[in-house]
Amino acid sequence: MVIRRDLIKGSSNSLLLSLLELQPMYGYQIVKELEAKSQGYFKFKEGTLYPALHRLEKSGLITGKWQMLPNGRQRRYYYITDKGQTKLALEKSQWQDFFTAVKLILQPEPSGS
Amino acid sequence: MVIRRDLIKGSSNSLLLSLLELQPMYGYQIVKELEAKSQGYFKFKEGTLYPALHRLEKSGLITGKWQMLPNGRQRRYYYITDKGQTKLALEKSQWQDFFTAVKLILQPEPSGS
DNA sequence: GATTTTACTTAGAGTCTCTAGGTACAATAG
DNA sequence: CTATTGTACCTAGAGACTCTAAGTAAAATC
Repeated sequence: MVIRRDLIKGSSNSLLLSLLELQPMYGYQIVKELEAKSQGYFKFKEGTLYPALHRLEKSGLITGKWQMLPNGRQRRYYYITDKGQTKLALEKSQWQDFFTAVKLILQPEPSGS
Repeated sequence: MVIRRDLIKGSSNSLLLSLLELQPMYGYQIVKELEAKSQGYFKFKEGTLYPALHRLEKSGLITGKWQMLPNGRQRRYYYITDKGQTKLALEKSQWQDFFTAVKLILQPEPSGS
């Protein structure tokens, strides 16, 4: 079992990949979707989101494409790559391990019964 | 519901408080206990643990007391304070919220059934 | 016409974890 | 008896991530 302590601070990567697995999205949309899907819990700030997207793209986990809107404006849509899919699957299982470990500490089983 | 994004990177506080809730411990012992209880998952480095303990003490969540061993050496035992107990209860419920939110994103329910 | 919302970007501060080093003594191995 | 391993604590500095805050720009709503 590979242990990734950085899961703790790096949850954003998994969350973003997981969203983009469902469909390509652009930054602003991602913020709204994350908030809606998490029932208001996650409210990504721009200063968190955009750098995170740029990191993911640089790592080859997602690809961004500018798309022209009818009104002439541009949006940058992000697509998950094959590499990103693989990475996401790995991170999901690592999240499971992390959850399990935290629960072992925070909710210890009563030793006797 | 108070949302604490820093839970993500700040899991150590909850873990430490949770351990000390069971019994007072000293630093070295905490490392070993955390590893044992989490079945090998958490292996705190000294550079993480001791600064964390000092932060907790400074915040009044734990109290450290030097204790003399029969052989003349000293250990610093940490005790959770009332303030720490209160804080821990809060953090546990915040963890629940966080878990729930992450799961909503990483394991979305199929919309139709 | 003014405000809010959409949409992207970046610099800098703050926080946390880890690496790596230091100190010191006890216990065990060879 | 000496070398290594384990116990036990501490800290400086690098690296990574999130947030605040600011800038740019245009559409939509009031």
